[in-house]
Order: sequence, then structure tokens, then C-alpha cells
Amino acid sequence: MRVRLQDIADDLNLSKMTISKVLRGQADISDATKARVLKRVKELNYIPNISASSLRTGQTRTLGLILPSIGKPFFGEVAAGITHAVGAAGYGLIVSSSQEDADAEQRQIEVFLSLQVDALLIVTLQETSAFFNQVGRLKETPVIFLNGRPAGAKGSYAGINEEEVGRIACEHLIQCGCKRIAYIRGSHSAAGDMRYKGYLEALARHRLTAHADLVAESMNADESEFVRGYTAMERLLARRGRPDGVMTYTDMLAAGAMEAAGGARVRVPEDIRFVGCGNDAAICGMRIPLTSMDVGGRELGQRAGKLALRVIHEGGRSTYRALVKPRLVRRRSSEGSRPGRAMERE
Amino acid sequence: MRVRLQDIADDLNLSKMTISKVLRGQADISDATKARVLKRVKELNYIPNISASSLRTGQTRTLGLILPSIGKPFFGEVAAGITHAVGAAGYGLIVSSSQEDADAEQRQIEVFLSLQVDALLIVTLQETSAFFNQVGRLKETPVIFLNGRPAGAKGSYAGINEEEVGRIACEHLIQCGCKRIAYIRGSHSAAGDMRYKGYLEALARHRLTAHADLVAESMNADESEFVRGYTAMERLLARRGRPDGVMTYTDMLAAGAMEAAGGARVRVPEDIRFVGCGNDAAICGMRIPLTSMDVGGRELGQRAGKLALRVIHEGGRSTYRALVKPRLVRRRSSEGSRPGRAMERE
DNA sequence: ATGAAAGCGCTAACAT
DNA sequence: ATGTTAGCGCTTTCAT
Repeated sequence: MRVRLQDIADDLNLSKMTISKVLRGQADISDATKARVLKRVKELNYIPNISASSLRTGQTRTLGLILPSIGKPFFGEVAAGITHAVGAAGYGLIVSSSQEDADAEQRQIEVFLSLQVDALLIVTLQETSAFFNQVGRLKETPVIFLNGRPAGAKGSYAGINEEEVGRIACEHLIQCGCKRIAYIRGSHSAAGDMRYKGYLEALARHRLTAHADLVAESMNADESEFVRGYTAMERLLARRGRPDGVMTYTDMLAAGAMEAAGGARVRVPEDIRFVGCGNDAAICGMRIPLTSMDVGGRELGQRAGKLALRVIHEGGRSTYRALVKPRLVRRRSSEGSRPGRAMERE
Repeated sequence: MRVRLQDIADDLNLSKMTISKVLRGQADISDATKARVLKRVKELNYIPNISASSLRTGQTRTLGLILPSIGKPFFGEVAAGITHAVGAAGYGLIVSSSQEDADAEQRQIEVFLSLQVDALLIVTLQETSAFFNQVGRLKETPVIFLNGRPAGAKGSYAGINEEEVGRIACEHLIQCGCKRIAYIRGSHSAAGDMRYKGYLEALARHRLTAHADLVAESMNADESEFVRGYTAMERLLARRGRPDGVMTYTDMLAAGAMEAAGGARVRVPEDIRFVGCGNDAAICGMRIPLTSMDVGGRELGQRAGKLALRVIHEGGRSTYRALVKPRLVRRRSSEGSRPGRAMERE
């Protein structure tokens, strides 16, 4: 049988109340007793039953995170960020995946609510706020939306400043001396639109004109991202007025595009400079180290975690928002090797 | 306040016992009552408190999965496989990450045990079985090790037949007509040794002699995998007696190696055929579609999930083992495009 | 077909 | 400094 407080109490001729107090660090216990209890707890390998304590206290010190999928590096960073932010406060994180399915997501939400998590963090797939508002009215569990949220949903929000992603990437190319900057977009999305806006803004700010034929959409879902980047670049190269700088929606698109450039005997970065997005270690470490936007998954997680703690602390009444600023990671594809100037790693 | 059974009972002038019975599908309730209850449950959006029911029944219908990291595609497949296998039986899966840290892993184990999961599935980082045997004696929660387990640890096991990974890849190259098959290894690991053994076995079975200089170790951890594959391939090409087939420990190593081959004006697959491992969609979809070993993460998860259910069902007494057989996914890098013969996708 | 009582392991509030 | 009592929301057992 599992070890309970009562077992330890019996062993030591104390009441279970005393054991409970020791374990929760209450002050009104003698040091001698404390030591005896702790010793026995360790020996018996006592593990508290959160179900029981939660029933009594109404809290589990556990946060639930629902992700569209477990296998994506970005989500891994987010999870790590949350864990890091809440661990010190004694909170644990449990994760589950909605498998990119909105119905499964709703079921996962109910699982976490029935497990009595103290807050729910979620990268949601829901298009509308209906489900959240319905559940939200009755359960007082705070919800924190990560990286996008359905219009009209109430709850706190932590997201990424996508406009800055586009702006910083573009501005970097401008500062490298590029005049004709192309943008290889992924499939349409809210984030994609924001980044595009940032791209346009950077151009405008530096009095560069935006050319429609420097924007390549690469949406053929039948092809891999690499191939889509490749063919998009081929198209850009075929037009007159070649770009001298290229930014892409993902690192893999950039990898494909750089390959196309190489095939066309264009030198990188001398003739064309590249900036990817995602800062994927594997991809950025390929042939020509790729300058990339670190979109800030880890920081997003940290901000969201802190935000969750604050909301819990305040009894779930108020809501907050946080926007993470992305960060440029310079590598050879945009700057070449410049002796005397350390390249950023990681 | 949260909705409880009592609230619904009050609403309907029934006892909470009746509500509980309806929710658990007991037969001794009239259809009329059943319908009334279900209706109200839905209206109030009742979500059961698992803590409470667990306290009474001793089970949560929840399985815990501990992974070294959340962001790896392979782990995502494993998690999806488990979810798929146990969902129909009414079990949920919660995941947590040990962040590649053995101490953090132990803490996560305790979190899951204190949450009263019905079984613990784990891709462990522990080198010894000490911790498991210590905890295992006292808690009767079944443990299922996934993809490796510390020597001497008791518990069920689901793993991958790594020897087959090496054997099938090598045999495929042999069947494609290769005579001099090189193997680009990753850093040393138990899995790596097994795959190497399978490679040797395939060679022996077909009366091909193994040449030590066809095995390239690529362990410079400072370099990216791509670069390591690239330089390993350069070395292989520089020696006399070039390989006509190359298999690698990961897909990214193969990508680097193919790039080196291209740079040396070697045609793929005409002059040298390639087989990677991991079947990573992004990498296999690059310039030359890469034949790769699907190591079977999803199936591993499914087997492990079913195994967990069986152990739970049997009261945790017995232990089982399962070995997943990997699968070759043919693409152009090893076979070229052969009209009339469909290429496998995914 | 429905319900009352007891108790799972823990802790808040209140004795001693 | 230590212990007693009661009760969190649910289900098992046993009435009715």
C-alpha cells in the first residue's frame, strides 16, 4: 500500500497533523520532531497525494499546457520557458497535445479542468471564443492564451510581436546595404500578415519602395518547404531586377532558397543576403550558417508562466497581456565572416 | 463556484448518488431520470472532479509520460501513438519534460506519482535502476520504459529494434546493387552500436566484406550534424575505393553527406545511393528526396500504451516487453525515379 | 429505481 | 508544541 501521513504518524507516535505541518513547513513544530519526521519521510519515500490535498485546499500547484502538437521545437521552447518560470514558485507543469484537432483540444481542456489544474495555458486551435466563454463562466480556472487567441475570448494573453519579426529582419538587411529586399512568405496566416506589415514598414521607414514582384508566396502544400523555397527563389531570380536580400517565413524556406541561389551561381552573402525565421539549430547550421529571427519561444513561455502565477495569486480576477519581442541572430548568410566581430551562436 | 454533483441533484430533486450513477452508466436508473440528469449536466457544463473520485476509487484514468524534451519530432510521434492507443479505453495522457536532466526527471516522476497517474511511461535518462527500484517498491504504480531502460530496472519495456534499423537499411542498399557500403555513425550510444551490428550482419549475410575505412565516426560536437555529415563524406570520398552506398545515423547527417557528394560531382543515386534514418519529413523533402528508416515512434507509442493498459488491468503484477520493427521508406536518394513503381510518401 | 451513511487522504480552524 | 474535529467531492455498500 502507498505510504500515507497516518503511516508516518503511527511510526513516530505522533498525529498525522504534525506530519502534515512539518511537510508544509509550519513554524510551530520543534526542531527535534521536525528532524525525526523528515528522516522517516525520506526512509519511507513518502509521496503526498495531491488529489487529497487538492480536495481540501482547492489547489494543485500544477499548471496545464495544451499544445497543438508535442514534436515541434518551438513548442518545446515554450514548455521549457514555462517550467523555468514557475518551478521556483513550486508549481509543476503538465502538458498535453490536441493533435492539431479542435475537438480533441476541447476534450483536453476538460481533462485538465477535471484534474483541477490551477491555470490553463493554451496554444489554441479554436476559431471562435464560444467554447471558452461557455466553460469560462462556470469554472474559475484562469486561462492564458499563448501565441494567438480567438477573437473576443476573455483571458490573459502572451504572444509574439510578429510585426517586429518582419520589421527587424528587413531592417537588418537594409543595414547590410540591401536595396531590393524580397520576402518569401509561407501560407497565409495572421502571423504572416503581421510580419509582412513589419516588412513594409521597415522599407517605408528607410524610403525604399516595395515591389510587388519581390514578394513570393509559396503555398503549394504538396511540396516540401525546402522545395517551395527553392522554386520561389528560382522565380525571383528569373525576373529582372534581382533581389540583393531575401527574408523568409521559415528557416527551411531560406535553406531551399539559398540552395537555388547556389545553383544559379549567386554568391551568399556577397550577391544576396538571407535571413530566415525560427532560428532552428539544425537548419541554421547547414552549409551556410543562416541568420535567423529567434521568435522567442522560450521567453514567451516564461512570460506566460509568470503571468499565470500572477493571475492565480490575484484570485483569477484580472487579466494581463504580454508581447514578446523577437531577436535577430546574426550568422554568415547575411553578414559574411567579419573578423573581430563575434558571431552569435545557439 | 464549480458545479458539483450536489448542485445538479438539488436542481432536480434527486440525490447526488443518482447523478453519479447516471454519469457512470449504471443500469439501475430509469430512462426518464437519465435523460433529465444528462440534460442538466450539459446545461451546467458539469466537469467531474477527478481528485475526488480518485481519492475514492484509487484511479484517475490518466497516464503520465515523461520525455527528455517536448520539442523533438520523434517524441511527438510517441506521444501521439500512446494517446491513440489508450483514448478509446477512456484514458487520458499527460506529458512532462525532464529537460534532458536526470534530477529533473526524478522530480517529474514524483509529480506524476503524487498526481496519482495510473501508470508511468518514461523515456528515461537514468543510468542506473537505483531510483526506480527504490520508488518502485513502495508505490504500486506500473512503470513502462520506452526506448531504453537502465540495466536491472524492473518494469515493462517497449523499444525499437535498433539492430533491424541497421540491417534493413544496409540490406536495402545491397539489393539496390551496392557493393561498398559506408556507414556514417553519430556519436556513440547503445542504439548506435546495435545499428552497427545490424549493418555488419547484413554485409555478412550477403558475403560482402566489411571495410573499416567505410565506417565514418562523426562526433565533433562543435559542428552541426549537417556539417559533420558533410566532412565525413568528404573523407570517404578522398580515400581510394569510394563507397557506392552510404547509410547514416540520422537524416541530417545524410543531408550533409549528399551535399558533399554533389559538391564532388558525384551523382545521387546513380553513383552513390543514400539511406538516412528518422524519416524526418522536412529533411527527407529536401533537394533529393531521401530514402530513410522510419524508426517507428508512433508504433512504439501505441505498443507502450496498450502494454500500460494491460498491466493496469492485471493489477500491475506482471511485466511485458515489446520491440518495434522499423520500416524502410523508399525515396529517390536510393532508387532514383522508377516509373511504374510508386514511391512511398510520408 | 432511488437514497443514506461512511470514508478515501489531506488540511483549516480550533483546542489543549 | 502537538492534537482533535470536521469536511473537501466523490463512490462503495447497503438500505429502502
